[in-house]
Order: sequence, then structure tokens, then C-alpha cells
Amino acid sequence: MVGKKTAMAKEEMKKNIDDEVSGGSGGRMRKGPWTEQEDVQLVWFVRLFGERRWDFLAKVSGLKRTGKSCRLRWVNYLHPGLKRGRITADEERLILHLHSQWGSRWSRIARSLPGRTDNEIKNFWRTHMRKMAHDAKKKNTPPPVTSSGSSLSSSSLTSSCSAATATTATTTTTTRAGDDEAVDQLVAATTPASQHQQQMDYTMDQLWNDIAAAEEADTSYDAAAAAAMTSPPSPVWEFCTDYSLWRIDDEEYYKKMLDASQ
DNA sequence: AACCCGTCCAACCGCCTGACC
DNA sequence: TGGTCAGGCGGTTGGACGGGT
Repeated sequence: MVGKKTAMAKEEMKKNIDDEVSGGSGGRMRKGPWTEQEDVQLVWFVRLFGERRWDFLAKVSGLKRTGKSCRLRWVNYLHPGLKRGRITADEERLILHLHSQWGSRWSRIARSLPGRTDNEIKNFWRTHMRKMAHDAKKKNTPPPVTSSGSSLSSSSLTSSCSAATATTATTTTTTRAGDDEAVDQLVAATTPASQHQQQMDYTMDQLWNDIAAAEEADTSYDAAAAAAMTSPPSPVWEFCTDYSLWRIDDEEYYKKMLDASQ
């Protein structure tokens, strides 16, 4: 995921910078993909002023970006605690579980998945879950999923999803799209009552233990995902590792960062 | 080789909320 | 108490990439 983006990003970045320069209106805010230099600058100033006052930070950093844009970039991409790579089966299970409880409260769900952002989870849900719901719908048209779930083929779900719980879908106050509801129904329909009960007794601690164990065994990841997990998405990340970016405390590091990004 | 289509994900948009005055 | 504003959040979009035809 990350690798395929780098080439495009560079190209796009160059284009964006050119656009901005040719725009010639000086104070105009930049939009679009972030350049590595911008990343470095942002990291540096966040380190300096903390993850707050984003408008102020955007101004003093000299970045022609809005505070919002800076915050998003930091939260979704530059934050050191971020976990890269694909959503694992266990994480997927957890997302399903939490979504059944909270609906589309992505930030809330994200808080239960350390290293994952709301944006990431949101994207995952939209692509994977909706696709599943869509497939399931196709397989079961015209009749909708019944409460007994008898019309549903378990093959329409991945093995990990079949273990997911659909606890209280009705408790969510968030407006749900048809596909989302279908997912909930799917999950509910494919979860036997006994398994359901078992899942209810499955504590979050246990779940995280499982995730930790899976990561340790490195069995949940395919080669590409594993590579993505261990290799940073961009030279900036490489730099961050090489130069211990997260322990920056003098200008020398900043210079190194700038050099490395050029 | 060229095109199409699905997937993925970074980034933006607009609304909401809470803090501050 | 009402107004303002920064930050947070969920929804949406745009574009690259890869696989299939």
C-alpha cells in the first residue's frame, strides 16, 4: 500500500509545488499531497509545540497549510505511534464487534485499536465490509437476511468475520447505511447463539493478548503486509528511524532531516 | 497493448462541540 | 447568556495501482 504510493506521491508533490508556485498568490493555502519536506517541517514543529494549536502551528511552521490539514496529516500519517500495514484478522474482528456496539463512531473505535486511525478504520470498513455486504446481498437476493440466518451461506463471510459478534446493533444512534445494516445482519446471522455468548465473555484483554500473540508469531500477516509493517512508508520514515526523530531536541537534527529529505 | 474496473488510502469538506471571552 | 473560534469527527472524493479481459 505504501510502496505504490511513493512514486505517485513524488510525482504529484512536484506537480503540486509547481501549481502552487505558478499560482503566484503568495498567501494561498496549499492543498493535495504532502511533500516530504512539509512532513519534516510539520514533525519538527509538532515536536516543538506539541499536538495542539494547529492553526498557530501551521502559521509558525511556514507551511502553507491550514491547521486542520496539519492536524490530519499528523494524526493519520506522521504520528509515531501509528501501526502500518493491513488490518489483521483480529483487528477486523474487533472492528466488527465495536461497530456493532457503536456504529460509525470511528474515532471511538480507533481508540480501541492502538496504532490505527479513525480514517484507516473507516476506509477499511467501507471497502471490506460493504463489499462483503454487497456480495452477501447478491447471493441472497431478493429476500433479505432473515433473523434465523438460514438463508445465508457462511462462505459469504471470511472466517474471521464469522467469529465476530453482533451484540446490540440497535443500540447505535448513528444513522446507518443500508450496506452497514446488511453487515450487521450478516454478522448476526452467521453467529450461532452459543458462539455469540462465548464472544460476549471474550474480554478485550483476551482479544489483545491474541493480537499480540499473533503479531509475535508473525502469522497473521502476509509478506507484503509484514514488509509494510517493518519498513516505513517513505524516506521520511526511514529518516525518522535512522536519526531517532522522536527524540529530537536540537537544531542539528532538524538540519539532518532537511538534508535527508532532499 | 489498451482499456476497464475494483481496491486502497490520503486528503478534503462541512458540520458539530466545547472552551473561552 | 450569547458569540466566536479552534479542534474533532464522520462523510466523501480523487487518483494511483493492479488484475482481469
